[in-house]
Amino acid sequence: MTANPSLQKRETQSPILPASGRVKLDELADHLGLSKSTVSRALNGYSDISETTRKRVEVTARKMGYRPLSHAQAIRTGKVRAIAMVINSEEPDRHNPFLQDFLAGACEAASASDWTLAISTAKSEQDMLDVLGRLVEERKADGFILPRTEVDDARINYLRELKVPFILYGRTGYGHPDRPDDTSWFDISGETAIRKAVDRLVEFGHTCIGYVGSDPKFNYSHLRRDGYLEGLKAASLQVHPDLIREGARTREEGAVETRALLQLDAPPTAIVCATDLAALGCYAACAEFGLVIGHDVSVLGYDGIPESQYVSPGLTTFNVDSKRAGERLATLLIRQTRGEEPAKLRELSDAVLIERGSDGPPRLTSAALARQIKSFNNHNRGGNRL
Amino acid sequence: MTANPSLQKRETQSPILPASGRVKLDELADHLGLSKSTVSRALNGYSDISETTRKRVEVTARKMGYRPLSHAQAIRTGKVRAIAMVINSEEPDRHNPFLQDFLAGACEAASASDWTLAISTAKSEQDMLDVLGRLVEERKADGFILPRTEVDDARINYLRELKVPFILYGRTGYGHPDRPDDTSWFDISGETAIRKAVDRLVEFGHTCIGYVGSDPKFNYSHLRRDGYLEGLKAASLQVHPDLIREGARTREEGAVETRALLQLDAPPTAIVCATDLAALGCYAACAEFGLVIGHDVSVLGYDGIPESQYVSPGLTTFNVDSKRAGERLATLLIRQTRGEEPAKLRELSDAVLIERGSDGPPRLTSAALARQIKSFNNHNRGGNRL
DNA sequence: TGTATTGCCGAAACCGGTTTCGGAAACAAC
DNA sequence: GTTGTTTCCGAAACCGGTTTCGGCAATACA
Repeated sequence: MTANPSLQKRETQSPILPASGRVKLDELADHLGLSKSTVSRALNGYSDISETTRKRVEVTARKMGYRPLSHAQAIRTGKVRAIAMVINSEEPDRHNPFLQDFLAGACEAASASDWTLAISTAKSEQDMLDVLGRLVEERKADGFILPRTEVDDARINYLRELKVPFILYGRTGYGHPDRPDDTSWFDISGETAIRKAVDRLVEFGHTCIGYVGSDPKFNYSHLRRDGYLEGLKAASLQVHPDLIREGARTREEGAVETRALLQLDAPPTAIVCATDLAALGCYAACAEFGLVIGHDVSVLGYDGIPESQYVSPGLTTFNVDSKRAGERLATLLIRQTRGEEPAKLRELSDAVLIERGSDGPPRLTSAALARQIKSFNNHNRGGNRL
Repeated sequence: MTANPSLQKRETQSPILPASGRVKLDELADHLGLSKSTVSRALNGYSDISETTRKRVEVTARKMGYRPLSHAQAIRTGKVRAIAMVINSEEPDRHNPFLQDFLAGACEAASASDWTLAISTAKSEQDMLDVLGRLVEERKADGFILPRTEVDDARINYLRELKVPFILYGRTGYGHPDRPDDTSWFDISGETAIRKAVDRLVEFGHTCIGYVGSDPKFNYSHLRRDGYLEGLKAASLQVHPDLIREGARTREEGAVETRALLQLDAPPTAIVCATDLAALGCYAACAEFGLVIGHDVSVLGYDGIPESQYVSPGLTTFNVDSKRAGERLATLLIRQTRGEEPAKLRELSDAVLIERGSDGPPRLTSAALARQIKSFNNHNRGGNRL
């Protein structure tokens, strides 16, 4: 922190090259025989510059490789041409293999407009708000991408109050139609994917379909569960509360919920999971009961994590295009910082089904499955894991 | 791009609060009854400010919540108090579950010094250099973290020439002792980990140990293979070139190399892999030959990816602490931008062994293993997968 | 007591852009 | 031939800091 003021920094410039490495606005202006104010206005598309000089400026600017320093612009304009995202670093399911794809999408979109991406992490909900606050106070970014939106998201209220542009990766406010709805967002329609999963199972002939949901604090959890309910309704199947389990964020939690499902008097012959991680937990739990997936029990996941293709049998799941998500979020956010109406910057996309071997026609009825599970339990120490 | 100059932005300030939200240097100076130059010098630790006023300034600055705008400082100082990392987005093994941990470490270290982290992605080697060039030209960062260093790394020469501070995650220049060695780096000693793996297998009683290496363009590949060789040497085991396979970056490639190993006349009873991904490929290849891992063949990995604990049997591997890596890299880089000698900013750390079920004493001799593989092949259509 | 030195601070220039404002030239209207 | 209007551009202020330079007062030295 302590500087060294005694240090003289009189660098001897190279005597051959007159200018330093970078081309500055002054030099460009000199070269053009114009004032720097004119050049600046030309570059920024002001209407009081004639079309001919504007073109001339643009051409030689490109030719001389002039690029304005964004922080020099920022001091006057207040805009740093950067978007930021702050990631919660302490989530139980934080090992996201797609983060890199997401960042690639966001970076490419940002670069296309000559913007950059700043990223930060937070250790808790409070830390999250602190970090956001610091970032806006020091104007490190002109807008924020908010990943993993919650039903009741503190970040949203905070940034709304600060009047800082932001965009959600996901929707928010589930079940609160009165909540102000002026936010922009990009989301993948988990509800239609899960709905399709149920449709698919119904077509296979399943009539007893279980559901393992994720943490209800996240908005997507409710949407996906709704997709499940809709699927049942469309097939005129009755909703049985015991078949709906919530809160599985990790593989282990997925296993726990699956065990509960399988030990029901009428266990499901198929299980739809809100996440692939939960589905992998399903695999573990089914193995415990000697159940073979794709035959005794059908399982479907959602996310498309790499591991889903390496388990045996391969997991049928819905692929999410993280790179595109990053790309869309960044471009929409940039448009928003340029003044577009947030409520008009919304996009909903679909996950795509990847058919693998984890699902198929029911081999057993629910009753038969129950008997098999019971007899397996009796043969194996009769242990009740739950 | 086209601005709207006709737009008047004469915001009417709130009449109650005199100053805008942020506290500026002028206001702080007014409040203190000092000139802003004095306040600035006090805050930056100049020696021509008396200790008493410096303290006074610091205290009220904190009290008033003053934070300088880094881009306002940057315009004069040329330093933006940011580090950047550009990630290659098109690698075959890009799905790194630890990226988030790494970023968390780097962010925390940066935040601790009030720095920020910019990230960017590149699609090819040339794009990488272009992106780096843009970033330095626009001074988006004061220094760079270079992940995944290669033996012959174009980024290094490029940034060295530009005289921009950078730090390597990994070492470089393997086998080129003449190469200039003025870089700073942080690395995990893969060579000692692999060496330990071999030691461990030798202690188990293995005498025929194979090795599946990674892409030789990366520096770590050579180091890990050296660790393997050292281990053999220490145990007075002969090096057999056939037992050394290179170039496996993905799970599939790991399987390919393992098949080649297992079809040798004298197949290894244990296989050390340079990466967990290759080791998982080992699992697949062994399964094809009806070999049970941990008994018929021992397998060790390196990286500690989450999946390694969920395969059956669990993979014995070496855990890398990515968060700490990010943290160390960021702090070392910041120190370097403050003038410390790069060659003195180097740290080597160790991966930690996680013992699971994939290794143990050899159940079979190499010859017996060969016979078993051959008979298995004959019983299963005699197919030769290679 | 006079002078040189030191300690401490303020005025002003500066960084690289953007934006305001005013004015000259060209054009239109009378 | 004046008198407005436009059109287009330059001069200068400005953004929020940092750094240079000079000067005043207090101290040290002769």
